[in-house]
Amino acid sequence: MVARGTQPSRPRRLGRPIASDGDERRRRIIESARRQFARSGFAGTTNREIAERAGITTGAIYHYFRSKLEVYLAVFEETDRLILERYAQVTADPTMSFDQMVAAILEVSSQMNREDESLAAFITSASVDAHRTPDLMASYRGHDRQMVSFFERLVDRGIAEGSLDPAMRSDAMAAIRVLTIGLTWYSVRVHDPEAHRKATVATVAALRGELFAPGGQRRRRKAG
Amino acid sequence: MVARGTQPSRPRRLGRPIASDGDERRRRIIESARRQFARSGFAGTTNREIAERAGITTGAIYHYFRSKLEVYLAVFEETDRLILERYAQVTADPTMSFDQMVAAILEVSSQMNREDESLAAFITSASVDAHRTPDLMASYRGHDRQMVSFFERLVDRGIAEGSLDPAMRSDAMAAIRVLTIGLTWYSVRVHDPEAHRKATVATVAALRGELFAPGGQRRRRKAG
Amino acid sequence: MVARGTQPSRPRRLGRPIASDGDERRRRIIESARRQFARSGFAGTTNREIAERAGITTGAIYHYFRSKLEVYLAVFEETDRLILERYAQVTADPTMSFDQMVAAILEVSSQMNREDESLAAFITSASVDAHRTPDLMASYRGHDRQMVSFFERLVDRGIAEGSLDPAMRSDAMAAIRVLTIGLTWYSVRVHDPEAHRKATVATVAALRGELFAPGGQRRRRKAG
Amino acid sequence: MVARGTQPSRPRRLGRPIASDGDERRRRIIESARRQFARSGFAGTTNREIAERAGITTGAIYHYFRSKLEVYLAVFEETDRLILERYAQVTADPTMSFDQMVAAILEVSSQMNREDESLAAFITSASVDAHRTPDLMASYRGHDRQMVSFFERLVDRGIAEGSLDPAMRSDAMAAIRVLTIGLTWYSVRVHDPEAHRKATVATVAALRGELFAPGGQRRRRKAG
DNA sequence: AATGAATGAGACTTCATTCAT
DNA sequence: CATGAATGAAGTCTCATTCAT
Repeated sequence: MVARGTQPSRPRRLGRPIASDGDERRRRIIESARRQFARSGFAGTTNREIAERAGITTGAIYHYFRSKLEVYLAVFEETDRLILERYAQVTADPTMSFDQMVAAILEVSSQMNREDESLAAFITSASVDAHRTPDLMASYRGHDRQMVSFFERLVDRGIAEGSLDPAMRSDAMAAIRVLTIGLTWYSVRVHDPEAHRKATVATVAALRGELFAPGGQRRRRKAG
Repeated sequence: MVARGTQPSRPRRLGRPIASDGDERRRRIIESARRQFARSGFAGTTNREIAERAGITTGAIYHYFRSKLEVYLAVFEETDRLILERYAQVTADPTMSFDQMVAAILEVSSQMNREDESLAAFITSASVDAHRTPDLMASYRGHDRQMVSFFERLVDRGIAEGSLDPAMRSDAMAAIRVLTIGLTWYSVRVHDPEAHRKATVATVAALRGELFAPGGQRRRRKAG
Repeated sequence: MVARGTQPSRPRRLGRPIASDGDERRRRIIESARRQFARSGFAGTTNREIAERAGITTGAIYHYFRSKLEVYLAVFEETDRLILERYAQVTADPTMSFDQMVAAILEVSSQMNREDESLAAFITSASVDAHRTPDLMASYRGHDRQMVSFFERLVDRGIAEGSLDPAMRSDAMAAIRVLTIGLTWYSVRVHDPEAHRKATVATVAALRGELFAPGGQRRRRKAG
Repeated sequence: MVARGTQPSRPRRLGRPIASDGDERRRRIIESARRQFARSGFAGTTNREIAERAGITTGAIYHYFRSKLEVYLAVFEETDRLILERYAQVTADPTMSFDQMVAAILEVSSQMNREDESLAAFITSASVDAHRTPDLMASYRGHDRQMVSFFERLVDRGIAEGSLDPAMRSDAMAAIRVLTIGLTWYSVRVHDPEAHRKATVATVAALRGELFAPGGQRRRRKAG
């Protein structure tokens, strides 16, 4: 016997809720699931956790998705889309230099992380879960392939404009991947936007030879 | 079933036996568990899987460990110890320069990965599981702290010998962590020792400003 | 979608309309349900399956029936009525002999099965479900009682006309029930109208002693 | 806090029970499952019901079988074997006539039914479930095929000894199947061994033409 | 020391039913 | 009238853990 109508916390009764929008609910589930998957992984996340965060019962999830796996895939798809859209946006200007683009990407990554920390956390989480749960691998590979091809275009742009040595193409690719992976993980682990930003800046500086170049002599970009 | 490391036929040497049967079993469980935890995570690994790989039954695990959690912690402890010992070994020589030390660490990381790929895989896996299973966090923090303090000593050594700008200390720390995390993950994912080695070289070069420094002109270390 | 029995273009006849829209829906649900119950049983049939076959949603079922159980009972009632009506029809002629009646019943059973195989399938299915789901038992017993009393009248007619030995009344009843049950099941299982017809003929022949009494020479009971 | 040691009804504690024999338990599960499957069908039987009857918990079932389906298949296999063994036994004597064999089979069927009514009930139940649950079909077909081939050998024996007209082989097969199916179902439904026995006798008499051929005067096939 | 039978909690999933729209 | 969102109970199955042997 639950009091009804007054307590806003848990008064839901049987049947259709008073104001319910299918799309809205679906989105709520995805968002709730992303948080939980990011934190606890695929196996570690229970339907109850997802449902509770979304304000429904476990059964209702199955009204929108056929299985927990499908929820995960939906989260993946959306997260993937969100990130790549953002990357595409900030590199859309054709007059940008390679350097500017790299900086823009790192900047927007950092910014997205501040806006919604579950994005980066989910991606890193997914990279682990994909290796643990075969059914997730295909989705992950798709995401990975898109990321790689995005960076390929970026590097090729750098080569075209003379910023990169064509002989170093594969080296540049590897380095970029290592550093983006590293930065993403760093951001997830330290869990502190400011630290992430500083690490980003430091990494960019290092890439410019301003950090580890030996001999005590520091390089300056466009040094006068 | 199979004795490893020492010939079983050879008569026991004096002193404490190298490994009592119990110790041997325990180690087998830990090794089996590391592989499985690395692949499937803490929640995703079952006691049966661990037991089967170790050639025993689930009940026997409880003779050596009080719970699955304790198995995990034991794995962590040992893996942590193994890695840090190795790092300490290759940087023990007091005449090494900062550059040489960094190179030695990356080299030995790569080497360990070739010897037993479950080491890096477990560490990356653990960094996720720690955030997923609160009971694991303490152990993970301990490992992390040791790593950080190891790198601090390294950076301070670089500052002392003039290879690093003291003002850049925290930046350098951040960059090194980003780099090592990125490389570890890269190695686990690409799963190919040669690619890992190339990526290591490329990343080091990038951090020296030899890859992405703008203006088309490449810097050389010790340029004449 | 498809009007049945009467042309929809024909103007309404006087009196009660043949089928209001509601009635039509109700009948559609019953028909859909009979197919599904026949195939999957009471427990194995879901409301969604019934609804989908009937071209509506699950909620709509509850406008016509109070529960899944009531749908089942309605199906039962209708099926029962259909079969008994048909039996009554073909045995209505008072000049038929007992032998002719038995033949007519077997023939019309076979024919109904060809027209709508879900009828026999439902009846056999129901005989199982009744024993599985107590709430269905009452309905089933009703149907069974009607069948028994129909056969009783039939046998009594046979006795009256001298075709059956009065001392064998209960034996004849039992044999008839065994054979009708057997034939119905056989028809459902072999799922082939021609085979069913042949089995019917063979069974009738057997009952006449034409099959298992060898050598053309008939055995006599208490042959003296 | 359950009292232990004294109440024999439900005192089971965690861990291995005091006296436990794997084979025994397995057999108990199968027997319990047969009863329940016979009564409630595959879908209608819950693991809890099986477990409770067998005196264990649901989880323990999975120590012996991988799934509910496998329990069902094991039950089927055993039941099938039991029945066919019994049929083979009572028809093993090479000097028996066809008539004697048929009588022996019907007699032993009736007898088995008295010994354990779940046997016939399970078989009839299975014939329905096989059509409802595709995974059960293969097993059922196997059983059916064995039954058919058993009856084929029987009929061929009847032909060889001149008791059956070779031209009527398929008719005789059909009639025998109809008869056995009918008797089995009748026995399950009336649930009364004596009634079953009487029905058996009556049906056999009917097949000999002793029931429905009126006037004591037998019809002749191709009567001159 | 080790086995393997067993428990019990909890996971995912299905489904009859209810109800606002 | 009908839809479809939602609940809640129940079902199958898994698994860490316990314990007699």
